[in-house]
Amino acid sequence: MEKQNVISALAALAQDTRLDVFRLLVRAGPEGLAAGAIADALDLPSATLSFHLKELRNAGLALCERSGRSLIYRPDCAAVEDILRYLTEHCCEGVAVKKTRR
Amino acid sequence: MEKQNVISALAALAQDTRLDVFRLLVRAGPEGLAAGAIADALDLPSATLSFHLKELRNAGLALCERSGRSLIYRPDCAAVEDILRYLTEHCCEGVAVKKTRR
DNA sequence: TCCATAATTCTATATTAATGGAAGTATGGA
DNA sequence: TCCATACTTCCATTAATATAGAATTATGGA
Repeated sequence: MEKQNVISALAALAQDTRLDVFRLLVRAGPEGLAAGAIADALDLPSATLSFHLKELRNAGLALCERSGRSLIYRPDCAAVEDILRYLTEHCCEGVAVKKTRR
Repeated sequence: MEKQNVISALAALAQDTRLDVFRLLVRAGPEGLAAGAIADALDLPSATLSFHLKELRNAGLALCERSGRSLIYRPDCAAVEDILRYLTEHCCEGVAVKKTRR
């Protein structure tokens, strides 16, 4: 993954509301969520949510597809994996994080 | 790691110059680098670099310690690992990234 | 065709971040 | 104590982000 793509993705997640939206999408899984359902769940004005969804899309972290009157958003988990890989390889002395050790 | 800490760390890395600085620190390893050496390596005005180093420190990504007239900066790789863990656990359906598969 | 719903885009405003010169602070020598 | 070096903080300026009401676009019925 290119550095600039990683930066966009990091910036997209580095925002309170957007991180909430993305986490909600991840929890919703591959069936996705309509924009309205996200707005309801997080109690956000539609224009504000729309702005953040666009940021997530532009950063390659979310995909959307129309279904009737709704737009269904889904997370792109591959993008997160790309970030993880980049950080592991460039920002962590190549030391991978152990799976579930703490 | 708390959500707000993760957000600060992501925001700190989501900036071109800062990501360069951090990667340089990681490559330098535990012996660290003086601020002046970083400024030279990346050709940055000292005030600009100082601003970015402070951001990295505030985000918990870098530590610094005086040595004579110089301030030696070191990366805090544990912080990166915390980010990786958070993203893996909250933003990726719990699916860890495989070590060096692509 | 007309209306309600679902969402986006437009627009203005407010907040926050980045840049870098100039001034200030610590350190170590002569 | 005076000076040079190594940084940081102060400050002003510019640029980028976030917020949300109002207007607009697309879809699916009645």
